[in-house]
Amino acid sequence: MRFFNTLTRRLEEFREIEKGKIGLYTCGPTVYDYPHIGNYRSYVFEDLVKRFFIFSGYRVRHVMNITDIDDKTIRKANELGVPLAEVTQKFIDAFHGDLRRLNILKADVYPRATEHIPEMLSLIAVLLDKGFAYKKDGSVYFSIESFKEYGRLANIDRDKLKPGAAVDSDEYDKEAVQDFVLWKGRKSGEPSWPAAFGEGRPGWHIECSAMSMKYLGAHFDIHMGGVDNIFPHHENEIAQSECANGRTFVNYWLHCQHLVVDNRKMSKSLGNVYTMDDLRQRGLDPMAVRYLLISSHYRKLLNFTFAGLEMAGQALNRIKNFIFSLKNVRAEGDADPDLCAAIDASLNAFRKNMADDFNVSGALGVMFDLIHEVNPRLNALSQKDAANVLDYLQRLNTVLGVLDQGESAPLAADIEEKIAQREKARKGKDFALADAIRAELKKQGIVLLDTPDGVKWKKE
RNA sequence: GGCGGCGUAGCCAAGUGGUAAGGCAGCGCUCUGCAAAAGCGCUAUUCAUCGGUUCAAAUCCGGUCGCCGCCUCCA
Repeated sequence: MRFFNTLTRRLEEFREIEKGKIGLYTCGPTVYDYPHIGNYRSYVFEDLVKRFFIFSGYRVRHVMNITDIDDKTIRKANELGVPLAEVTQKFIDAFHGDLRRLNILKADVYPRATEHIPEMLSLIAVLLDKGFAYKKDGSVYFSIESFKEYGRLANIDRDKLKPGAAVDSDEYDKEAVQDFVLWKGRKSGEPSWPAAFGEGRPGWHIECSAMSMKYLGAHFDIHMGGVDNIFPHHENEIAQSECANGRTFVNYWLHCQHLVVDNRKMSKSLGNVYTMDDLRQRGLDPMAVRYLLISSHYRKLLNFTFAGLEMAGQALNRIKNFIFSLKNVRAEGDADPDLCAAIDASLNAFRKNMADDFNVSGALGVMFDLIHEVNPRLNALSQKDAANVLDYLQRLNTVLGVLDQGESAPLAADIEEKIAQREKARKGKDFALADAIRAELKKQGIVLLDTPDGVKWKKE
């Protein structure tokens, strides 16, 4: 398996630290608002990567942080005039609801910054102790000058560094990279914690170093996030962690490109920032959203449009209809060895595409090829064949996660009755009545299909 | 100003030296009481453009045009 490592800006063959196991850290949400589809492009991609590793036989330990204290969350709490924890909890709950809807596997741990203050304090103490950090006006700063590797991840020219120029906020001067804050001295209107170096609260970056270290160790395999995190967030994480521990922090950095909406950057002023709830209110299927988000390469800008969502939904329908047909296969007989071989080849091709820098488009193409190959032979399939194909799709779906499970609810007795009535009408050539019954069921979301094998139905 | 990316059919999107995957839409046909669904077939002599390297380029090199991202809050 190989993929693009931001650290080296090259495709690299993946080698885990401990055989068969992967430590994965993904930057989670700052819970000051509802996450939008752009955020979810990253989270869905991270989920895809994780699922593919699991599919490939690895045991993945996944940690996703929740930033529940920073400039933005504090600002929001003050705006609303409610306690910080109340605001953050609301958005954490919303976040988890969205994860469920998007069929994103749960992380092993969702550590919150506010619950790891002691870990951050001791990390800062180490940095002070080793001379990588300094105190100034009640705050503690990291000295970028002290770390010669600083700027490597973001590919920043060291001449643009501005050592000794400390920034207290998480906002950066674009002219030069500056020393960043590890611990912010107490300000009125902000929550604070006691510390040896003065009461205050953590800077933004320190939480990820402290929490990843706690749950994954000082050195782990993969760290992911959106491209915007490369600088300054991940650059700073590396600086903090490597200086404190005196060793490599992370082997592979994977970053997901942003998405735009109708070819324009999402922004509140353009009114094109969509949350999952916005999409749900428009009656859009979260699985179509997921399909759309994964279907183009993660290092390319994704243009999100409603037309694109429509296409994604249709593509998904093609798969679902295929599954529907397979489930209706009734013929007895043995499994066809040719089909087994075709399935096998397809599974390998799928794996090969995914293992090549997560080429989802290629992998999806492989799946549709198999569908295309089996569809014309549906009538010749045995139940065993159908089961094998269904099994194949199920396996792919453990990676793709675009087919929601457990659909077919049992038919209510009165619907069965209606179908029987309609059949009777059709036999008697009373097509007006037959069509009326069809229309009636359609209103209930039941679609009838008249096939040579009798009437079949499915939910719309 | 610094760093980086992209331009492949009506739309979405793979392919990165060996002669254009796949999905959506469209058209034709099959099936059918009708319809829906499904299936089959067709749909890029061509990969923004100009030039170069090569037996061979969408793929490599150089120029041009166009679009975009990050460097600022942000996934």
